[in-house]
Amino acid sequence: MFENYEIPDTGFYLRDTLTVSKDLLGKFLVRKFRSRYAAVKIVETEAYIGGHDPASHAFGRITKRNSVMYGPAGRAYVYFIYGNYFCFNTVCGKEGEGNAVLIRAGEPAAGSDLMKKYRPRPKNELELTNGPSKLCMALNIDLEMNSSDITNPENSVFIADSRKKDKFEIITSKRIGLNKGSDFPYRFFIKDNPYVTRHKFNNVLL
DNA sequence: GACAAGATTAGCT
DNA sequence: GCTAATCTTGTCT
Repeated sequence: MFENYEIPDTGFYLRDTLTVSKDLLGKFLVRKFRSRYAAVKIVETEAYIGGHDPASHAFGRITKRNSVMYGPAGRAYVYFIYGNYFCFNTVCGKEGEGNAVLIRAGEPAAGSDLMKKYRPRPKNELELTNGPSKLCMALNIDLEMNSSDITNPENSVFIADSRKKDKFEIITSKRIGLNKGSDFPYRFFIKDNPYVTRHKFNNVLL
């Protein structure tokens, strides 16, 4: 079904990272399995900027883990955290800058039976994809997809955009789960979408 | 080598 | 709301 969708090209990701974060809302994160797709509509994102942003993995020097963030835009940056979980990001901006957008939550759009296979027995429907690592479990995303090109619909993970655009309001807030750099208003989500992670910051309009 | 911290989640109070 | 689980990564020695 996603063959006929628009696929944002590298130019989409080359722009300002905060702009890309907002523009990713409403688009689809698609996971291609052998002959089927699973996909979520992106409803919540966070921007991480290289250099001046102490919360970013690219705050310091280039290391083995963060090197993908410094590479070309339009790639996936997947990392492993807390001994259990994966998070999925899209690399943005010019090569060498070290910018990325974390996909924090999604709304199931296709293949939810497949997602339930990879993430069995969620407490309820929302629990399937309402968190950065829940999303990765449901779509079976792991380090194998690190650095893969998400502008190529032949690959096992890519971003797609419906030709029919939904209208929605975007809310900006502080980012979640950080100790350092938590003051930056770099989190964006679709207003009133039930899959957005619940948090006290959701009521803070910036 | 050793050690502390981490862009989270699940489970319990 | 609070906290343990769990292990990779980066930094320091």
